[in-house]
Amino acid sequence: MASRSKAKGPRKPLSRERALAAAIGIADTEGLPALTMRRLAAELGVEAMSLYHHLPGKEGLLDGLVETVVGQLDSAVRHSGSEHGDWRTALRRRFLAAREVMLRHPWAPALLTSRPTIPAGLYAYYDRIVATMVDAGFSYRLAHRALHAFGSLPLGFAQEAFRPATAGGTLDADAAEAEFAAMADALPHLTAMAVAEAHDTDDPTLGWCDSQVEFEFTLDLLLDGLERARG
Amino acid sequence: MASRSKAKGPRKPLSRERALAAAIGIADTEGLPALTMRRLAAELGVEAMSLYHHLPGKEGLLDGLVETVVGQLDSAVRHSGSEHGDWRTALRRRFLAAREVMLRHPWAPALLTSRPTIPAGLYAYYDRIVATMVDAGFSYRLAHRALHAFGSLPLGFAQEAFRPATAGGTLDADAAEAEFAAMADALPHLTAMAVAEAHDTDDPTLGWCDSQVEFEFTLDLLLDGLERARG
DNA sequence: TAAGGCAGCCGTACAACGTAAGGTAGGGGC
DNA sequence: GCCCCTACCTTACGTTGTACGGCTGCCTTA
Repeated sequence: MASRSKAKGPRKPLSRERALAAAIGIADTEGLPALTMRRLAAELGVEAMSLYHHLPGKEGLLDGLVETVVGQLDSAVRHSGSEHGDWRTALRRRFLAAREVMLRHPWAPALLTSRPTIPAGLYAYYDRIVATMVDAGFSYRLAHRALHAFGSLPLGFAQEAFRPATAGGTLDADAAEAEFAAMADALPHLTAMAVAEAHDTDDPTLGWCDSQVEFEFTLDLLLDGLERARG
Repeated sequence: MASRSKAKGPRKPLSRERALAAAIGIADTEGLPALTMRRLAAELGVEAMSLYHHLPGKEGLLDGLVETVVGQLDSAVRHSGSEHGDWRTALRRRFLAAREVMLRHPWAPALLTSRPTIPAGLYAYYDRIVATMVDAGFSYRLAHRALHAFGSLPLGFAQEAFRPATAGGTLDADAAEAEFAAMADALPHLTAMAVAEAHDTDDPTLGWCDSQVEFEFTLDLLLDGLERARG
């Protein structure tokens, strides 16, 4: 089964980097819950306990994942040209670049928000955000509040309070219609909104309907408001 | 230990309600991770498997918790006078009322955001939010985007990307000062901001520094922006 | 070359978790 | 009387993270 577990060739030595790369692969393809120590070890053709020579345990593994995505976030931001232009376009580019990292790793938002401590690398990231605003004339107080107002936007995702409603899989047309009728009755405005909005089904999505346009709408709403507050 | 596990008096029968109440008690006092089936059973003077006659399993228990806080949220909102006034004050009262529920149950935000499906009771809640906006002249499109922009504010909490940095407990003054100096060096703007802001240590907090003033700042920023977008 | 040490990996085992399956006691209906 | 249903318990299984100890092969050093 494990393609190489008995091969005589010198097996590539395990390492923290190899372990983290494999872990990200598992999380990307099978989801975060599938990432167990045994599963990861199997992926590497190794026993679970061997991982502990390169990682300080499961928590340390998750810390490593966070560290990795923060690294990707940093490099994405660096290549986004967010040095040039006024503060609004700088932040906008930054956050949109971050978003692309999160689209690559759908598990990252949940992991980031559930971590008990702030990944060290993020301090520098936020420091540069504050720098951008202060250089543009923001007071520290306003910059602070802006950070709170942004929420998770600097990390490239908008919080989705909830996942889709779509009760399990293959829902035949009749049932769907009946369900919709019941919903229209009890929740007139939500159904009207759903009808009016009816997303294209295949826009790049990160969660329920956190599509690009909604992400940018929220972002611009906040940037506009802050611009006004700055004056 | 279990105060009443062998008492001869007729023990109060178990019930879903009693189980949920005890579960909330455990989560409030010991945190969500402490809420295990065995722990909950012990709290009720009962064996773990007995819970399964009243609850459909752990997931069902968590669903019950969510349902309960949504109920509290509904009643808090009902008593908030959010029927009167213009749409802004209506929504404002609503969200601030919701916030008080979340302050009572610090585990609720994390639980809500990690649930795989939308609690049924929330649909009605969001329907009324949309109704408030549509009645005030919002298009469904704008109302939809407003819902996204609000994020978790309707549920009474602002997303905190991360928990405090404060590395473990008793940090003596020298170490703190040294750490601060290093931080000031590497993160000039963040430290300047921290100095400028220096929260009162004991304002009612829900997370890192999601204090009342920041919650309301974000809320008003969004409401102002939407007011402008509505025109 | 021989001795020693050590890094890397494995096997076993344990505690805690959720929960399936089956057992038991007591009370209400026929 | 019998029956059976409800509430509760006992036991046990599979999965998780991980502590502990043993094996093995390379590296250093004499």
